[in-house]
Amino acid sequence: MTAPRPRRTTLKRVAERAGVSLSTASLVFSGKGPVSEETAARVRTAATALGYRGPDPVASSLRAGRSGVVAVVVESPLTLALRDPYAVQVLDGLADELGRDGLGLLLLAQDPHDLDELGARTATMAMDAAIFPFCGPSTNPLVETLAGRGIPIIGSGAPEDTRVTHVRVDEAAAQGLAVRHLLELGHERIGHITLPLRPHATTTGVQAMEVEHAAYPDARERARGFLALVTGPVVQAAAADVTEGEAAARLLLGLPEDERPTAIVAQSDLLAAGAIRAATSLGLRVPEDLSVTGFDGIDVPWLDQTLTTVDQPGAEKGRRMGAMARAAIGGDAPIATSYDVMLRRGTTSGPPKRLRPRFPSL
Amino acid sequence: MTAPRPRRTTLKRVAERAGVSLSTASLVFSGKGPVSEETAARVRTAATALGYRGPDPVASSLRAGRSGVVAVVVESPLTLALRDPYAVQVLDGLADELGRDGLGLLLLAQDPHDLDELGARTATMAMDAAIFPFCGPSTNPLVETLAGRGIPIIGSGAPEDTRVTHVRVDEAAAQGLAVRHLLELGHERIGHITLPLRPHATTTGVQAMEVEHAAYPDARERARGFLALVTGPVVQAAAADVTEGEAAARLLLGLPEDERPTAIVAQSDLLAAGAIRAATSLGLRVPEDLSVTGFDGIDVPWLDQTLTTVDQPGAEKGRRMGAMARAAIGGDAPIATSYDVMLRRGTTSGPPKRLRPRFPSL
DNA sequence: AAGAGGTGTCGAATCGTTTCGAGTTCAGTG
DNA sequence: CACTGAACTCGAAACGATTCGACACCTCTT
Repeated sequence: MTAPRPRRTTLKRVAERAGVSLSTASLVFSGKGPVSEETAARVRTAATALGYRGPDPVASSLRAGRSGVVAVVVESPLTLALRDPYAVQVLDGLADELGRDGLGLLLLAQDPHDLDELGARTATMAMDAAIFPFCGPSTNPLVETLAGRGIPIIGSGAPEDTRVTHVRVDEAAAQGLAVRHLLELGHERIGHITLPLRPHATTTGVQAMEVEHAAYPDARERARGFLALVTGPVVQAAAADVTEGEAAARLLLGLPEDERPTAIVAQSDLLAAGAIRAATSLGLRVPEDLSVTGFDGIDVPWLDQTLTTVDQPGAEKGRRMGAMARAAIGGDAPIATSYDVMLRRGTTSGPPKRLRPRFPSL
Repeated sequence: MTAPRPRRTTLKRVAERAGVSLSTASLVFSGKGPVSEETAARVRTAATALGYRGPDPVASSLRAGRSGVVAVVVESPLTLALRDPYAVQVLDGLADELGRDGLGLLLLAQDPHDLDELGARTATMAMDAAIFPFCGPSTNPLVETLAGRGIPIIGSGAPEDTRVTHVRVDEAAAQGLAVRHLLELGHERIGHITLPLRPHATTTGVQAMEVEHAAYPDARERARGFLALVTGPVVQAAAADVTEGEAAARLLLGLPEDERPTAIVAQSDLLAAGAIRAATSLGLRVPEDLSVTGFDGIDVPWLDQTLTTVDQPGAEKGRRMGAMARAAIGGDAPIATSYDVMLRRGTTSGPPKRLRPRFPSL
């Protein structure tokens, strides 16, 4: 496209100057093979004299057949995806694990409005493996491109494709933990706030049907886990943030009093935090008037409560995917694994207050 | 290190199968040079038959002398740096701008405890340019490594090095905007909460001396801007988050009543949000009892107020740095630019309430 | 003194493209 | 009919490294 940069000093020039062969010079820098200390010193002197900074990574990669880069695909604008501290945790674990092996993390943000744009770029970008670490849509055209290039693909549930090796959590069962906890506390009317079920979602009530046809498998599975245990109103949030969580909760809390849930199960901590805000602004106390559970186990420092939540260690999940990518690059056939999560009780859940007891006392 | 992947189908094989020369086949895929439609079709058929997915990016890069990758250095763990929505905004703008040109974004997280570890990796990683988009320390050993390899470096204030081309904001003047605004409202006792001035900072009061010797230039400049206009207590926050902002504000608000500031100028919106929390929990109303200003102009959806803040469009800044990297790769000598920011008034600043008027009325 | 074994060095092949300059073909012109 | 271009195709030379096998030399054994 543009003017190539002035050619760097090459190993060949260094070798010439040191009066040794190219292969010997290479041996000095790679540290493999035997080289006499004297020769090595001569080569190093020549290198510094010429300003040679070590072998060109691209040439090494070509020869080695590996680029040392792992692509991490974020299926939405970064401002959206990384607004959630949980996503950042995963990314952090990923970066750490990949870095440990000298692998680079190529961040690819996919514009949901123009999925193919990234496809074109992906086709011409060097990478040894690709990871879809976040809750994305169940199908993604990128998988085709990547798999076609023979690049191993790691995911965490999405995309749902046989060519993707997953680090999976049983999302339905995990969400069930929260529901069961509330049932045990005695709640009978429980509402549910889901993550977006599809691109361009709006904050609105949804039916079981729509859950089944959701484009995002994580949201779908969690909602299934909820619906498997209780029949209750389900509201979809337009995004995984506080604002939409608050809006969604308002819909649930706006129901007639005898239908209004005494507990809300949210699919993410940020949504739960929004629900608590909604409750507070409606004059409801948490957990006395409303119990709220989250999902992820992030730190919400501005919340005066500790969320009851399904704790999912994000950094660990990221590390796990990083390790799988590493293994896949090493030539091992990657193996799907799964993952256990736990309910962590906080201060936002408690027994329901029966305003009008069903069986009035004397 | 590990077993090389099975060699992919090469252009040569495709050319052979199509019965054309290697160079012609290359022309078909690159779209340059004239190729008859018939030949092109034959090549494409051969390609699909062999499962050829286009030229190997690494080989292309070697030939072109450019890797198409721009490194973005984050000088702290991602969980820390990306906790701030402002950083995410910058990253988003950066990703967008780089993507526009088909450039990849290589995310490098630098462990502050082991600066050199990343140095070693950086030396062997293919990249055409490097960006330090965040408020980092004023010196960084990475600059030496990168500059030595002839890689153009873009920054936003830090590291302070002649080899780094900056997109600069006059931080001192920008912070001054907030201070002046409060002075105009009539405040006389104004406190300041700074971002960390050095690695491993603790939340504690600091003297002007320590400001001058700060390791982080952004924090230093803003504090200078503050101190140039008023003499007031300065507290350093250990991190740019709500919790530390709250702790820092507590220190300021714990001063004896006649020294206690009637306004707090925070160096970031998250810190300001923390300060508001501190005020609220101490029974102070904002802005009646305490005015608070932030810095960045992020969205804080859980705050019931709109922050008065120094608005710094993050995405735009990111885009700007991306464009500079692009230009530098194109061979243009990058030019440092600077940047104007504006004060945005919100609901968190107002005139001070004089508890004990200095000149009591009759 | 011949053979074995270890060190150190080197030439050449290879990784998979892109591109330059040269060559071929063929239609159109004078 | 010879001549000029344009349209197409091709061979060969990069790009900058790594690595394999061969070779030379030296030091021990027996």
